[in-house]
Amino acid sequence: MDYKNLAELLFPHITKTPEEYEAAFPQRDLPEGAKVTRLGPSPTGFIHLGNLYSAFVDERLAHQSGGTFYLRIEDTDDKRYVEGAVEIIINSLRFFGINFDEGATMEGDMGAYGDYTQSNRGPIYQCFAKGLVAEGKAYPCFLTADEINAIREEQEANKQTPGIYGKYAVSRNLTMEEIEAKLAEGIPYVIRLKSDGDMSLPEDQIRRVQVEDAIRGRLDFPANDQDTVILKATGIPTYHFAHVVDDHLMRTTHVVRGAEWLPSLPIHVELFEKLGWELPIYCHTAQLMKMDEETGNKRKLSKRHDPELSLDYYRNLGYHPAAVREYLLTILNSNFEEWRMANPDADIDEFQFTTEKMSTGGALFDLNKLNDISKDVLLKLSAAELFDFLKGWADEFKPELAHLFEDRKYLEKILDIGRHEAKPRKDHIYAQQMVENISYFFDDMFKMEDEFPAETAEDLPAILKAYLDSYDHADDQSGWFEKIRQITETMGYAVKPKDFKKNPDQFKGHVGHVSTAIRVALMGRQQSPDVWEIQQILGEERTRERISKFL
RNA sequence: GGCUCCAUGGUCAAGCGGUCAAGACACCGCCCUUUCACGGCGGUAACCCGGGUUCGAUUCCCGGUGGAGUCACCA
Repeated sequence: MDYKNLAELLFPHITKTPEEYEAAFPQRDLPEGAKVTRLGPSPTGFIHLGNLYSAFVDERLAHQSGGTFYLRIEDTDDKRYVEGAVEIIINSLRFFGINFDEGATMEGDMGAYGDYTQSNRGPIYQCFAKGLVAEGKAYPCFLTADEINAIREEQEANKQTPGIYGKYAVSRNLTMEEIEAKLAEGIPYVIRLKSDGDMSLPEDQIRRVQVEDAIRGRLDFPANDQDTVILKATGIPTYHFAHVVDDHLMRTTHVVRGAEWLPSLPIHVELFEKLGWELPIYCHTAQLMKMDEETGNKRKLSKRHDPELSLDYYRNLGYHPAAVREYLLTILNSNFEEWRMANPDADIDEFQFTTEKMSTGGALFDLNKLNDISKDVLLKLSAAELFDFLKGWADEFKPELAHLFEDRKYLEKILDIGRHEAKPRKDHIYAQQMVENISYFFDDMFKMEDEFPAETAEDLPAILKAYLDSYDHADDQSGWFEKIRQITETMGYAVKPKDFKKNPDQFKGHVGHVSTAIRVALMGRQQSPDVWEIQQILGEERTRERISKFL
């Protein structure tokens, strides 16, 4: 068989040589140790938590080392390209603080290693596929879907590994004449890798491949023996081939991807070998898991079943991007939390991220933990930043809340309650929850959510009347509370809760009950920050109004 | 089923041959306190099993078991 002729027969339109591409995309001129990483999402426009998780690793690795992080659009499948997908991807990631140095952008490619959209790189893949064919390392395969199914059924019946390999790779043996004939007939075909692997050998003779994974350490598995498709009938490459060609030509140094790619690593290794290229450093990340309610077991998060996988889930609820970022980093690097405790105010980018500190097992997504982290993140924001964040969220998801933002000073004061004490309040977790928390500051959202305390039931009107009568908006906090004490005492309640606890028969209740009655009248709920502070923000008129309603 | 990965409390996790087996979240109790939140103190709770190697294994090796992933002209 004259492979050179075969290559020309198959790819007459490919005139460039692999060498030309090699020369066109030379080694990058980067400082020692600089890492080149990439994110390769499908253009469905759906960026999920897993993408974000992976993107963080890519971004940190590249930017921490003075390297390059680029965006490559992996659209080699037939799935429809969602309009504006690139924009969605870039914006989603930017929202979480991740920016690309190079790659696909809304205005087209940026960078010297493009094209960054795989569907535009057809000739490049075909050129290298042609090279492989010319060297007898790949071949055209004319098997139809039905024939492949028949082979699979036979293999399954014989309990053999399914696939096209060894003796099942019948197209390997086609003569030039047969190929020419099929071509002339217009029979569709794919290009398959001609694998050297042979699993039918005795076990100790099966070749094994070792790869040093930056996260997982030494990986060891049997060499690939599958004649994997590298070019589909359409001339478009499969992921495997596109990955190898692109990451080589784009001079990627570190390939960060999910553990679901581990099983196909031997294919990639063989491809790199056959092409005569150096292997990039692989970083196979752990998968984000979720507790399956039906089975009670951990399982990979799936976009079909798990809404919390969608980034929109967090944006809809109004989690602050910095909180999500902070949380992701705690599950990404086991020493991050420790570092954060030692450096509470440091910029998150000062943390030295390492692949060695990444865990290999799948982590369960923990909303509790996110909430806890979120409280601390939001505490560090100024009232103005909180306002802007909340407004940005409402503008996008809750336009009906626009009126909350009409009086900036007012809302800022509300959001800032109790945040500057020695032991600051941590009331804010995410936007939606914040709005619910502060709803009573707005008359149209005020609701009676809680009951008045039972202890004050009889005296309620009297208590509120006395409160209203003695109310002086100009009182300072201690002056204000002194008056509550007086009311408490004259109404037959204990001024000190301890006295009430000791002698419950002697009092109707204690100062806490009286305060709670006032709180409920004012806020419609039994729990809130300091009443005096709230009144100062509410203003005298509305304070009096709300109390009066119960008289 | 083959191959691969993984295995410390409910969750996330330190540990890398000798520890009373850290810490965080959650939970419970107490304290602080006019409620809640915050904060402080304390508590419940873990090395999957069986063999080796070793004076000594959570840690190293082997074998199970369990879980996960993957076996496409999808990525």
